[in-house]
Amino acid sequence: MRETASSDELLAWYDRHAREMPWRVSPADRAAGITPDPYRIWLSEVMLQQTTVAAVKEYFVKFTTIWPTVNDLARAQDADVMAAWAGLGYYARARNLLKCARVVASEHNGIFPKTRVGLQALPGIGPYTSAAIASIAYDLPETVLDGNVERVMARLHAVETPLPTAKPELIALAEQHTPQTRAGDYAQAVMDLGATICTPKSPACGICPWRDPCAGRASGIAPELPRKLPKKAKPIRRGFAYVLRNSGGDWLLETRPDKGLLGGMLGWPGSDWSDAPDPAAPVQVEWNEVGAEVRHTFTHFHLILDVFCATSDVPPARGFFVSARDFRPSDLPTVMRKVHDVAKHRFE
DNA sequence: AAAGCGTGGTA
DNA sequence: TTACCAAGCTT
Repeated sequence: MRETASSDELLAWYDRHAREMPWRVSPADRAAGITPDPYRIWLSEVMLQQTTVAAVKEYFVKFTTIWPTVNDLARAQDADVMAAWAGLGYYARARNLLKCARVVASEHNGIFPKTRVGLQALPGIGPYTSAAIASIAYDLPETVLDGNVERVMARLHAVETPLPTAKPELIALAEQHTPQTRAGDYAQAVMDLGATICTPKSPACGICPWRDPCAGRASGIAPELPRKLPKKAKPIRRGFAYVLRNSGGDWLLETRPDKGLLGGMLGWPGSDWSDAPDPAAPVQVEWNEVGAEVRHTFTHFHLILDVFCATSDVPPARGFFVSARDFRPSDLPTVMRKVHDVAKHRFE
């Protein structure tokens, strides 16, 4: 085992193995003077928060096709952006995305701030994303610390302190490795390493560019790192969902409150989600129980929904009707799309 | 500062 | 089926 891991050998590995991504400028193009578009880097980094590259790709292409610049996005309707984000999850990101675009357009002349501090003052941009944009888009020597970097650093230095306690320690280590030049390529290189070689389970240490200096590999504990505090069990909650159509075939939907779970998203009227939900039907009609329950797991609880449907022209107490022509199940968050999936046959 | 906040893939 | 996991941020 050698004493140090150098950014140079990781960059050399990245030059050979960098993966293609729609928002990424290849090391070769960057060397040729092509610089990344900060708007596209920002958009991709927000989408990538707690989300896999595979899931993000199609959404990134969709967003950049509809809204090619931050000024275009700033002018978009809220409902259009939320519908376009549907299915990607963590919907506060979409609300903050639009807020951020509008601040950049109106207060920064459509140009993203060129410092980490300036970036982090914007909605939805935290410690990770500010460092990612600063380094990748502007080539500033800022250090990213995401789940990949945490894992790589914990293994490289055999840090046995469990997360999240270990975080400050891992930041300090990560900063020591960040080079003054090519910081953006370096940031992407560490994350690629974590995604493809230094993986959570069964890391491919044999082909790792940092295998020699890796203390975790030397002591044989690399696959067990980083250690983490145990997680809480998810409780089961229940609820009711109501799918109503009028005689014209329009669907009754509502926009959920801006805060909280699925905030700002379309959904079917329904009960609260709890141990003992209040049925809370949106209108007094003869409801038909669909029979098939909808099961869905959120970050912190399991949900079981009992789905009812009806056709009626009695005016509902809440919600609004969307014509069959305008209704697209893909505009709904996944749990609501599942409700539609089990209910739609009842209207055929 | 601990908890809330989605989803789909994988073992 | 269940549990874990992924380029985190906000309050």
